[in-house]
Amino acid sequence: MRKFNDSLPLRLLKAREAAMAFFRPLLQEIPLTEQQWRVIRALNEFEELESKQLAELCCILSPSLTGIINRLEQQGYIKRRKSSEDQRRILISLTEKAKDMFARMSPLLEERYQEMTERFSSRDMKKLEELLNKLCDVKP
Amino acid sequence: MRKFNDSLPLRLLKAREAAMAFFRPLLQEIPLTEQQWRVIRALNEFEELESKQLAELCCILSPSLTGIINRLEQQGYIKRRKSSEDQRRILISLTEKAKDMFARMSPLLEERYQEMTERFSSRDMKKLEELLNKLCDVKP
DNA sequence: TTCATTTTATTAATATGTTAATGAATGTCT
DNA sequence: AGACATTCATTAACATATTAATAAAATGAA
Repeated sequence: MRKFNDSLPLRLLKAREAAMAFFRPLLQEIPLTEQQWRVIRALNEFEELESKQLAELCCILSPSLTGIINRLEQQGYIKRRKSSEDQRRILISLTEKAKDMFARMSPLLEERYQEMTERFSSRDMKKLEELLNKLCDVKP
Repeated sequence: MRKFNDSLPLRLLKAREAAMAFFRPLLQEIPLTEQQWRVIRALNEFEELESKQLAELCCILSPSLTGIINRLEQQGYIKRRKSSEDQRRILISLTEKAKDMFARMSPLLEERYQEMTERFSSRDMKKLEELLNKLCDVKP
C-alpha cells in the first residue's frame, strides 16, 4: 500500500493548514473563526443569500451553519429575515457592523494572500489552482 | 478583493472533499471515521508510536487525539502502554483485530485510489502532489 | 539536591463536522 | 380539497477542532 505520507487527502489537509497559517493570526485578533469569516466573505459578495445557498458556497453542512449563523447574529454581524414567497427559507445578510469590519480586514488579509503567493511562486499557484479545480470535478 | 470562489483555502477544502468521496463509503461500512482510519493507517506503518508522534503524523491536535484513542481502544482496535523510560509518554499500537481489519480494507481502498488517479490523470496527480508538498513548506 | 522551567498528556469549554430524525411549509397528484 | 411525497431549517447525538488551563513527570541550572 501507498506510504502513509503519500496519501492525497493528507497532503491536501497539510497544504490547507500551511495556507491558513497566513490568515489565522489576523482572524484571531477580531476574533472570528475560519468558518465565520468564510460566511461573512460570501455574504459580502452576494449581498443576501438563502441558508442553503450559503451552505453550498461555503462548504458547510446545514446543521453546522445553523450554529454559525446563530453565533454571528449574537455578535451583531448578520441579520435574518424570512422569505415572503416561501416561509421555509431564511434570507441572510450582513449588518453595517459586519460591512465595516470586512472593509477593515480584507486589505490586511489580501496582503497576506499576496505574501503567500510570492513565497510560493505566482506561476505554481496558478497551476495548483487549476489542478485543484480539476480534482473537484472528479467524482466516484 | 479576490472573488469568494478563488480563495485557495476554499479550493483545498473542496478538493479534499472530492477526494474523500472515493473513500468515505468504504470506511462507513466498518464503521470508521476518517480520523480513526488515519490513526490506524499510521500505526500500521510505524508499529508503535508515542501519542505526540501520532498527532504530528496524522495532523490531529493532542486534545482531539486523546478522544480518538479512547474510542479506538473501546472498539478494541488499539492498545496502549506507558513508556518505561519516560512515565509521561504513552505508546500506542494496533491489536490483532485492527491488523486483520486493515488487511481486509486496504486493498479495497487502494482500488479506489487507483480509480481516482485514473479519472484525474496520473500525470496531473503527480504534479499536484509536488505542488502540495511545496505549499506545505511555505511559512508566514 | 532543590527549585524553576519545560514537556507530555489530559481536561475544560466552546465551535464545528457528521448523520439521522423532526417539524413545518410547499409541491404533486388525484 | 385531501392524501402523499418533497424540501428546508432545525434539533439531537455523537465525533472532532481549537485554545486555554491543569497535573504529573522530566530536565536543567543554581
